[in-house]
Amino acid sequence: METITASELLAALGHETRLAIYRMLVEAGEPGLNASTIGASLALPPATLSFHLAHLSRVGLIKGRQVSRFIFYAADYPVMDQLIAFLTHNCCQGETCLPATASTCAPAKPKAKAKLSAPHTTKASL
Amino acid sequence: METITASELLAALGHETRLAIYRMLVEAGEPGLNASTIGASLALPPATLSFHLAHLSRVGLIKGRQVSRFIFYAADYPVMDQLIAFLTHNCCQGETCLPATASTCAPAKPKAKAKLSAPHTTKASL
DNA sequence: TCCATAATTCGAGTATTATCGAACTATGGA
DNA sequence: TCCATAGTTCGATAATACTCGAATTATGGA
Repeated sequence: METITASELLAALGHETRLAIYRMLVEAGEPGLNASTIGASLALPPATLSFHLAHLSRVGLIKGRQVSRFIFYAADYPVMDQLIAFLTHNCCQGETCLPATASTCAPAKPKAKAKLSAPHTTKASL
Repeated sequence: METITASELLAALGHETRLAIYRMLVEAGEPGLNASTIGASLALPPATLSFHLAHLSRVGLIKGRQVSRFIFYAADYPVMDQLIAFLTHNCCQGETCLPATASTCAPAKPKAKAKLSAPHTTKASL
């Protein structure tokens, strides 16, 4: 039944490449992106890409669906939602600081072209 | 100058033990806890504890201050705040879903005894 | 049927992390 | 001064994780 722990989710995102993949998928929204599109965009060898996609899938952060020869991966927003809820929990003596609502607005269908926002910098100096 | 990346923060929390330490400190609030209190609570050998505390410190998630013989570690809330802002960013075509306000309520001085809320389960099945 | 493409799996090599006993460095009290 | 305590650092070992070429498994089009 594979219960996933918070630290497993964090560890999955705690890798430059996987975080970049995840963020691409979050931006891509519901339709997602197929593997080689991601691979081309991040310049990853297929085997390496597959390894990371499998990791993200295993912990449930992304889901893949096959469409003919392609596999489209998309972020599973509620999982991130729960993770954020977990992180914000207990910081105020057990009361949640932030409403956990990421999933309600997440799939956000790309209405227009939408200026392609910030690049996938996972290196932002924060 | 050491710029810390989001994936480094996530990786730091992506370890069962470090996440448990961090959550203890988040709950402990501003005064923090000294090393051996944490070590006793999590049954960690001193060397192992030091290793993880150093890791969390290096990425800025916690800060230590020496008080006589003791070193009190405390969570640095704004860093988590920024991390959460980063995670919630871009999920709605560049607009932030959640207000990044964790730090405003974070240090939350333990008013009364406060029922000691949930244990440090980082294994919550999410 | 045959070939090209999409993607995964295998396997081997490399690199990074984690663990923890033992030695070491303060600091404070007797 | 001497000892106990709080913590860190060192160093060696063990365990995981990452990378990626090559082989493998679909799938669809010619």
